[in-house]
This record gives sequence, C-alpha cells and structure tokens, in this order.
Amino acid sequence: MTPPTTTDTGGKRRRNSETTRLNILDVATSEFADKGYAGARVDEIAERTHTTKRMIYYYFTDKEGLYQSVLERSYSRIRERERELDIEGLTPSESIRAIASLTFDHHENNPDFIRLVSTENILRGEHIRKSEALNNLGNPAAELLERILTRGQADGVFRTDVDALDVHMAISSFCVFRLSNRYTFEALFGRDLTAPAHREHLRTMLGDMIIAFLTSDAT
Amino acid sequence: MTPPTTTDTGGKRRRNSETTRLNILDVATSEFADKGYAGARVDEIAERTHTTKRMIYYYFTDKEGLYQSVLERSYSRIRERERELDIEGLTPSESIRAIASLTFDHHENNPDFIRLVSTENILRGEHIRKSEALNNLGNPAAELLERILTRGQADGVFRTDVDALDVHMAISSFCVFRLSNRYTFEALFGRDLTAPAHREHLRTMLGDMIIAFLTSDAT
Amino acid sequence: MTPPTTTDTGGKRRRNSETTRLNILDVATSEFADKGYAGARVDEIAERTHTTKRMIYYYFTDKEGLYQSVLERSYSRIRERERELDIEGLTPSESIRAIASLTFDHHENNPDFIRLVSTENILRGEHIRKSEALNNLGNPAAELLERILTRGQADGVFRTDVDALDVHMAISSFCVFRLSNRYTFEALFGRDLTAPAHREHLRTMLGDMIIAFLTSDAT
Amino acid sequence: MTPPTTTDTGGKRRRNSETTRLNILDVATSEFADKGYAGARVDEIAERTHTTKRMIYYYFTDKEGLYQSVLERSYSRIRERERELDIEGLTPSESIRAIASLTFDHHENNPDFIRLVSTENILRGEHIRKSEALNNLGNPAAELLERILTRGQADGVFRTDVDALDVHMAISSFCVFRLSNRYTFEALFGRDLTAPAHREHLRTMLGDMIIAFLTSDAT
DNA sequence: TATGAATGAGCTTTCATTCAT
DNA sequence: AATGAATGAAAGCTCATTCAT
Repeated sequence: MTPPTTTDTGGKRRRNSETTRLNILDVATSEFADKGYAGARVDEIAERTHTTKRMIYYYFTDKEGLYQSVLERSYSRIRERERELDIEGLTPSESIRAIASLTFDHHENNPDFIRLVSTENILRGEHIRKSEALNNLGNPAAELLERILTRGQADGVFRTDVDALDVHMAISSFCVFRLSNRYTFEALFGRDLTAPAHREHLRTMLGDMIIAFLTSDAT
Repeated sequence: MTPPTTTDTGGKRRRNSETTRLNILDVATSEFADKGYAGARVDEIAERTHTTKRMIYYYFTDKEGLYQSVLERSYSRIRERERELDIEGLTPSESIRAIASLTFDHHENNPDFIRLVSTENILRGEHIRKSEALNNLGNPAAELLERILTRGQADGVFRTDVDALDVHMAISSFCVFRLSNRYTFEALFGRDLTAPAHREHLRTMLGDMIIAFLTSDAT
Repeated sequence: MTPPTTTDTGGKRRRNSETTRLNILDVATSEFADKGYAGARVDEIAERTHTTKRMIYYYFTDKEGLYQSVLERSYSRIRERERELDIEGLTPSESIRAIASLTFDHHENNPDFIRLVSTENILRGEHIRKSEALNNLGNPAAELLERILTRGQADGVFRTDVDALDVHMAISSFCVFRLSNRYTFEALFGRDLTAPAHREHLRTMLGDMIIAFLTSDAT
Repeated sequence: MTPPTTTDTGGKRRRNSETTRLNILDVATSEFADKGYAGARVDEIAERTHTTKRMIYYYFTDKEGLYQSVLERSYSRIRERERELDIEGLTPSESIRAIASLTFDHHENNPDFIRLVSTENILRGEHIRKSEALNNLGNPAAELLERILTRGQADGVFRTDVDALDVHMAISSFCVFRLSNRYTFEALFGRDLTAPAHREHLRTMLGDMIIAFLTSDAT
C-alpha cells in the first residue's frame, strides 16, 4: 500500500511518481517552514501541489510522516553542502573563519531550514530524535572543526579549554539567531539583522569574535 | 460585555476578578510555551484553569488576544528584572561579563519565555509589532550596555567597530540558542547544553568570548 | 422579585426605575427591529442601555419577555395615533382617502414598527397571539373604516362585495410592502420605493386605487 | 478543498455529488424559511440532511454562503415560472388579470419563498444585492406587464399616470402581504387570509381592484 | 497511480442567563 | 435598585483522514 521510501526509480513510469513525491515535499517544506507544524494545513499543502490530498497520504502516511520527511530532506541538504567544504592550504584561523562564513551563508540562503529547526525545537525534537536517516548523516562541519581545532591547539595558537562542539555552538547560535529571532529583534530594537549592510558587518564580526576568542589566553 | 483591558483594579471587590485573569494568564503562558500558538488549545487552557472557557473570552476576547497578553506580560517581566541590574563600581569588562551572565541566567530561569519568543518569531513577530505596551517598555539591558560600551571605547579598552546592539545580539544569540535549540543540538551531537556541568562551562565561555572580542584589535 | 408591570409610578424614587425600564425598551425596540428576534443580542441591548444586563432580566424576565413588551408598546403607540383620527365633515370617499394617507404616513414614520411586524410574522405571530394587552387594544382604524364603508355602501357610492377588513388589508398591504420589501424590490428593479418623489406618487396612487375600486361596479 | 460553485455536472460520477448539494439546499430552504437567517441552525439543517454538517461547509463555505445559494435558487424558480406566462389572445385587461392571478397563485404555492424574502428584507437585502446570479435573471413578469400596460395605454383604456413597476408593486404587495403578514393580521382581526373561502374572494378582489384602478380616469 | 466526495472528532467562539455582593 | 463576574450549553466552523471509483 505504501511505496518504497528509497527512491530506486528505474522504469519510465516511476519517474512521474518520484516527481509527485518531490513536488509534495517542496510544497510541504515551505508550508511547514511558514506556519510551523500545528499551523500548517494538509489541505493547503495539497492545494499548492500538482496532485491531490490522497497522494500525500499515499506517500507519507500522515501529516507527521510528511513532516518527518521534510525535516530529513532539509537536514540532508545542509549536510551535503558541508561535505563540500574545502580548507586545503588554510591556516587553522583561516579555516575557522571559512567555516563560520560558510555556516553564516548557509543559513542566509536557507531561511526555510532555520524555521523548520525552530519548529522542531518547539516540538522538543521528537522527530529528529526518532529519525534513523538523520542519525546516519554524520556532521561534516563539526568533524572538520574538530580536526582544525585540534591542530590549532597542538600548534599552540588556540586556547585549549574549548572543544569543537563548543565552537560549533558559538558559530551556530550567532548564525541561527540572526535569522530565527530577526522579527522580535527588529520589533524591540528597530534593527533589521538581515539588511544587506548589516549582514556583511555581522559576518565579519562573527569571524573576528570566534578567532579573538580562540586565540586569547584561557583565564 | 468585555471587561476593561487596563487593569485598574482598585477596590477590594476586584481582587477576585484579577485573580481569575492572572490564573488564566499563568496557564496560558505555559500552554503556549509548550505547544506554540497553533498547537495550544483553548479547551486545554480552560481545563487547567480554575474557571471556564467562557472567562478566557470574557477577559481576552479571543485566542489571539490571550496570546498577545501572555507575550506582553512575559516581556514585561524580563524587562523588570533587567531594570534591577546594578554595575556600580565595576570596570567596563567586569560589567559586560555581569550583563552576559545575567542574560544567561535569565534565560536559564525562564525557558517558557524563550519558547514563547520562538513561537512569536515563527509568527513573524506580528503580535510583538502590534503591541503598544511592548513598544513603551524600553530595553534596560541594551541601554546599559550602550553606556558601558561607550565608556570602554572611550577608555580605549574596547574595539570601536561594534555598537551596543551588536554586542547585545552576540550575547543573546548564545543564551537563546542554548535553550531554544537544545533539542536538535542534542539529537545531532549528543550533548545536552543544559546539563549543569555544561551550563557552567558555557556561562564562563560566553563571558570570555565577548571580552576577548571587545578587547581585541579591530582588523 | 419582578416589579409590577403596570407603571403606576407615584413616589419620586420610582421615577428613576421607570426611566430605566423605558430606556431598555427604547434600545430593545431598535435592536429587535434592526436584527430580528434571533439576530438581536441581549448583550448588545445592555451595552446601548444606561444600565446593565441584569436589569433587563429584572424587569423583563428573559429575552422573550423583553421582545413581547417591545411588541406591545409598539402596537399600542400605533393604536393611539389611530384613535386621534378625525373625519368629521368628510364624504365617505374623502374619509377613505384620509385613512389611506394616514396609514401610509404612519408606516413611513415608523419603520421600526414595520420591521418588528415582519419579525413577528417570521415567528408566526406566537407572541402577538399570546398578548392579552394587544387583544384589548381594539382597532380604531378598522372600526372607523367599518363605519365609513357602511355609510358609503348605504349611500350607494361604494360597491357592496367587500367589507372593512378587505379594504383595510388592501391599504395595509400597499403601505407595509413599500417599506418592508423595499430592499429586495430595489435590488430587483432598481427603484427605491421610499425616495421622496416616489413616496408622493405612491401615496396618491393608493388613494386613487382604493377609491376607483370602491366606486366601481361589482362584476 | 472547496468544490466548484458552478455546477458543471457532466459525467455520471457527479450525480451523487449534485444530489448531495440539492438535498442540502432543499433542507436549508425550509429551515431558513422557517426560522429566518439568524434563527436557523446549521446543526439542524445537517441533521435533516442525508449527509453531515461538514458537507454543508464543503459545498457552501459557510452559513452565509448556504443562505445565499438558497435565496438564489428560490428566486430562479419563480422567474422560471414567470417565463412560462402566456397571454396570447387576451385583451390588456384580461392579461392584467391573468398576471395578477398568476402572481397570487405563485405566492400561495410558495410560502417558503415569501418567508425567505421577508428574511432577506430584515437583512436589508444585503445578499440579494451582492448576487450576480440574481442580477442576471431579468424579471419576466415585470417586462410582460410593461408591454401590456403600454398597449392598454396606447389603446386609451388604461390611465397613463402609472408605469409597469407601479402596477407590479400594487399586485405584489397585495399577494405578499396576504401571506407574509397573515399571522399578525389574524391575531389582530381574527381573519385567516389564507382560508380557502377568503383566498378566492381575495384573488377576485385583487383583479377587480387593479382593473378598476387602471381603467379609471386619472385625477 | 490517481481523484472528488465524504467524514467525525474536535476546534474556537457565542449566547442567554445567573450568582454574589 | 443595581452591578461586575461567572457560567453551561450550544453555535459555527475546521481539521486530518478515508472511501468509492
């Protein structure tokens, strides 16, 4: 009754089916990102799709299954990008800066993803925790960071009282907040964190801050 | 039909009414924080209240009005705490550290507030923008930061290419992320950012990072 | 628990109470006329009143009692006006014309009354039927008509195959329809039956029609 | 989410759907006619239907949409009947009498329609005004009347100070009042305007009155 | 593989009415 | 004689989901 999740499309007729699936996922991604899990409407998703509501249930079982698939695909994409990261020939500091900038830009270019993550955290991560797909993805950025940090610490240029996840968290928090909290921030302080001028300032500031921190003496 | 929004309680008779109102607000705060705006149920809120559903509409007009009131009260409380901040006799660096720690602890102690802010950002800040009450609150922490930063910059100890809102954003992002994104972070990296041991580590790290940054040379 | 319905106000203190009652009736009349029985809101009536909702129940028991009182008072007023009718010295034809014109103007000047009657007919007259007050009012206009018609018929100027109620009905239907059905009529035919120019034309036409009919030969 | 409003039924499969729609309309017509707009209950309508409440919203969006559809269909039906009117070979006077009788009988046979019209007038015609469907129906009876009246006036048998709409209004008011105001009329005067004996008397009287008027001299 | 029609449970909201003071 | 607070029942409406074809 439910088609294989793995998309081993082969014959011609299947191509159409895969298109339908992807079309649904695209629409659902934007809808969940836009309204959150509870706020998203299956009807609305179906309407913006090239198919009917029935197909959503056929491919994804229920609203939750659809959401889970959306979440998994969104994370997979980010991971793919991270895997392309190349720091060949850079010093540890330059590398860290590169990673920070890449994360910064990733978020800038994927606001839907950020919103999905917010939604998932409102749900206390119950879906990401259950997802086997996500648990097998690994974390290229964090792993790369680990190598760079270790090298920098061995070289004596980086302080040693922090580990890769600490740094990763510092970078992520800055990048995520800028987008995820932009609305309340602007309402309270009148500053649009995503305005082009500010964006550049903040990208530089993030690199400076992380490097200043890593190269300072532990107190 | 609808009681005055302004809580001009004065006589003794009103005490009861005010109690009801506050009771509803308390329950609604936890419900909205727990489930988000769309996920929260008026029925559920009513059930956990000492009154009936009808009273919610009597005092707050509709679900949205209730949510708005919850949001306003939550922000007001944070602002009140910030107003108590006292940095008398501290150096600029010590002051910054104090503010960072205070923000860190505020968030730690008010997880509901953080979740409410996430929800409001999913709604693109439409309520906070409309709220006159919130627009008149001011931002004690940001204003204090402004004074300290200016002094530190005048003293030549702080770099001059950042302003108070930049610093405020850096501090907030770190504190907010630790709580708001704890679930996805833990699922992905296996680290609980709120575990006591880590909490202390991160509080110190935040202070170190901000100070390292502010006292480093602008590049 | 309920105050006397008959308004034998005497002392000073009661005057206030009677004012309250009348104020409620005024507001309720306009509200019921405006929205119909089911469409009217007790809350809305209370709000437009100088008192509170509790008083409505105190004086009129419930929504139905209030409606009944409104209906009774409205009919009483019309009857009072009719009682003032004076056809002294007019011929039967002139008298009929006078009655037709008076009815026409009554309705023109009491649109609320017409709407109330529509509402009561939607309710199949269940309240007017129950009202003892209304059953004791008599029908001055119909009774007067009776006398005139009888005289005209005896004089040989009026046809004899109609009675007073037939004529009364013909006059009323014309006058009532012009107001009660003005909205659908205008929507369908683009003519506003209440526009001043048309009003005068129709008043004359009504007199002409009734007289033409009464003075024509029975077929 | 919502099915097409235009009933482009064509294939066999749709028959079922159209049946459901019509069934709802039938029940709703009687319910709105019975209780008025505000007094009618969607739940009640659903119960008397062969489907569920959900279907009402599926096909008609909301209570107002349902009411609007009921109104449109009711008017359409009357218009259809009017279109069948045939006065071939009758004199102008005979034709007018035929139209008056037809209108009289239409109303007699469609008491629901009369009540619906009352309700719509209580609502100040807001739906009939908005309805494009109703604005394109035309008014066969009024148009026919126009032709007959013009002919009669040209022949010198009809007075010339009235137009077709005046006559139409006179006829309609008499026919509508007899049904729409029957309850208050009976309560006040003890006469049932719809009793068979009276019905015949009134039908004749209406014809006599209109003809007497039209053939009398303008004063 | 696809679709329009249908559904029941549950959601937000409203209403006439009453209580405590 | 008067009032603000409170209420239960029911109203209109929406949602995720499934059926028949």
